[in-house]
Amino acid sequence: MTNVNLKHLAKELNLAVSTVSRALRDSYDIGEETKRKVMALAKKLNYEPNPYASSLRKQKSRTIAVIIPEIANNFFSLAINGIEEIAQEKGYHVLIYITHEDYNKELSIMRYLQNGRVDGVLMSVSSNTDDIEHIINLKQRNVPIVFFDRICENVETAKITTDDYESGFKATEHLIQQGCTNIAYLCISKHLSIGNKRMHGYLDAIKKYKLRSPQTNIVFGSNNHEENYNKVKKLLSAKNRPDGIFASVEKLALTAYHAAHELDIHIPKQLKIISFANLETAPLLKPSLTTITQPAFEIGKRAAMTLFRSLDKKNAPIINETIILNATLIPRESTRK
Amino acid sequence: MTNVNLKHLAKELNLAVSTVSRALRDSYDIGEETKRKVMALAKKLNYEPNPYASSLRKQKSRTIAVIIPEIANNFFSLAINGIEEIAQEKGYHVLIYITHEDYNKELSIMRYLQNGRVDGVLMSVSSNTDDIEHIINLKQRNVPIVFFDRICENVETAKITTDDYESGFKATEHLIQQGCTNIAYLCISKHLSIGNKRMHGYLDAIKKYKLRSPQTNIVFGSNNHEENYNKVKKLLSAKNRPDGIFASVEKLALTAYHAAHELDIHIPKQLKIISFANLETAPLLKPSLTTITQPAFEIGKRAAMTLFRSLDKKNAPIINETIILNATLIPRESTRK
DNA sequence: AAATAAACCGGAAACGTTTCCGTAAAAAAA
DNA sequence: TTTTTTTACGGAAACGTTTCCGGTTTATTT
Repeated sequence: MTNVNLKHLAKELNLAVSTVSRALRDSYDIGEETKRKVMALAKKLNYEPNPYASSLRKQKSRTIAVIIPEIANNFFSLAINGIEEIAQEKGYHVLIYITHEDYNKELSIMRYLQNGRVDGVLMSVSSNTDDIEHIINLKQRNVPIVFFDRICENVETAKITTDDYESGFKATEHLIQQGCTNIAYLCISKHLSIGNKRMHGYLDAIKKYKLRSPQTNIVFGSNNHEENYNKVKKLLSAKNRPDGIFASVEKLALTAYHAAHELDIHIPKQLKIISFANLETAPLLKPSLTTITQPAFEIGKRAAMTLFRSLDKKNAPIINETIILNATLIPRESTRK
Repeated sequence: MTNVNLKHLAKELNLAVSTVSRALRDSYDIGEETKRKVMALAKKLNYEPNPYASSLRKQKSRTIAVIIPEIANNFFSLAINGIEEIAQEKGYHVLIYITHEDYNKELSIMRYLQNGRVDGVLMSVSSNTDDIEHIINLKQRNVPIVFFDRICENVETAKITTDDYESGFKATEHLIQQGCTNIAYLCISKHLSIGNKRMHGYLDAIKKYKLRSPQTNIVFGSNNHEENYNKVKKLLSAKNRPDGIFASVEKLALTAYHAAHELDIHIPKQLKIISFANLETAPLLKPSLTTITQPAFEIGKRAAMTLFRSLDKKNAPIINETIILNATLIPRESTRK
């Protein structure tokens, strides 16, 4: 009923609280005999130290925070999976915060974290954060941050990401090689580094192959699904509608599928589609979807590992590095000639 | 750099720590003038109270734990989404733990939670836990538990779930009405209440329509994807292979799809498939998948709400009730006549 | 035998809050 | 004016750990 604590154990064994504490941590200057007695009673009473008392005293929480824009998304689910695996291995607890792509939520969440609640943060920034003051603030309060996927270029810390530029280039090149000459690019925000990198890859590929300038073929989506659908539908209803689509996130590929079906545009005959995606169902779609697949699980793991490397060394500063894990292009029917 | 605390503020303002504390909580017996001063300085220095000191003193953590078997699964992602939304509204923090369908992990996770780390737990049990001692233990230590989806029948607490029996019945009935006479049932564990309920619905439908006994048509999968694939393939390779499949989880529906494609069995002509699923891509599959879709987001929300209802009333005991949210059957091509 | 070292353990402070209790000054009531 | 109440604040204890600083005993060395 009432939780058992050190004082409890101490009284029962006629020992001092400090002795019990050290016995449990197997301290060198406690006798073997007492150690055994203490451990035995602790086990019997199912003693578990109060984490908050411990955190308060040690100024360490053994907890990390994961901040992500959304969770109903295969990439982030898989990343969390990787993070949680490493955290559990290291005996850390993981708090999860979802910003819902909302800058203000991101702000208030990070305020909560600034006073010792967590030892470190893994984050993927929201799509509409363009200033980084709140991030710098947190970092200055000595809570280390590691970015994954949606990184912040100008914060000095470790960043785990994929070869976005190259993948963007390859995706576009793939469409061109499959015969597309009028390729559209779909992304969700102007602010995101990954979106921009992928777009640069796209633009450079367009340039290299001397296709016509795609000014009007770039669609910036939003968080609003309806809106995105209408934009894509409009794109596909235009007179000179694209014959290829490169979607920078899987959600937009699906809206493109829906729009194409609605408009009776055949994939891949009339429209080829390639997309960044971690969809388990990509090979089962009608038609199966050509994807650029990021190693999401691995990215999560690596992010967690680099954070813990710093935490293990009593907060050694995190190296300002960018670790790039390659995405792989998996050609399927949606881009077949 | 160094974190600002109450002592800090007190010294700066020539006040006692207690005064500052009460001023910040807008206590009635602090003068308006001092309140203003304190608030102003706190804001200026970006003061954020140390959560662990507060938790220790108040014996409340404003944190809940979510324990789920896996996260790379649309149902659980959506449920977490709902949970997180309510938690954020209530100013609670959410710790996440993944058991990976491992009873022992579930055990050790729940040990961590028994000494005040969280004020309450939302959980969906692992597929291979059949004893519930660890759950009872936690409950006896005064941490309230609410189950969602994968509930534990014989723990007295609130349970949020779907109409599994009825849905199982309806799913089977739907297959029968679409012309199936030899229907197989795919599930992941013998221990899960939801699996059993769905199975009972299935069996009762079979009985009602006087189809032949489906002893050999029930496949118990596991956590091993390869293994499941082989079992399903074997099922579909048999002489009297089924003409209908009812999958109790979306993962197994996908393996059925893969197996059918591999064996060149046409869906829905030679094999109709219906499945419990929260797949966003269900309408885009080849063929589009008939699903029983649970209101995952709502389930998460309701679970969180019933937990918070208890927490708000200073740990009023949770009513032993079962809240059932209906799943909806969405017919698509995979079960077309 | 005396001095030193080693082995074991207790007391108390500290982490940063919150809250109980007490008290001085000011205001109100007598 | 005296007494009581109210207002506004300070002091200190408490939450449960961990850890610093000791201090006995016993064993070892000189």
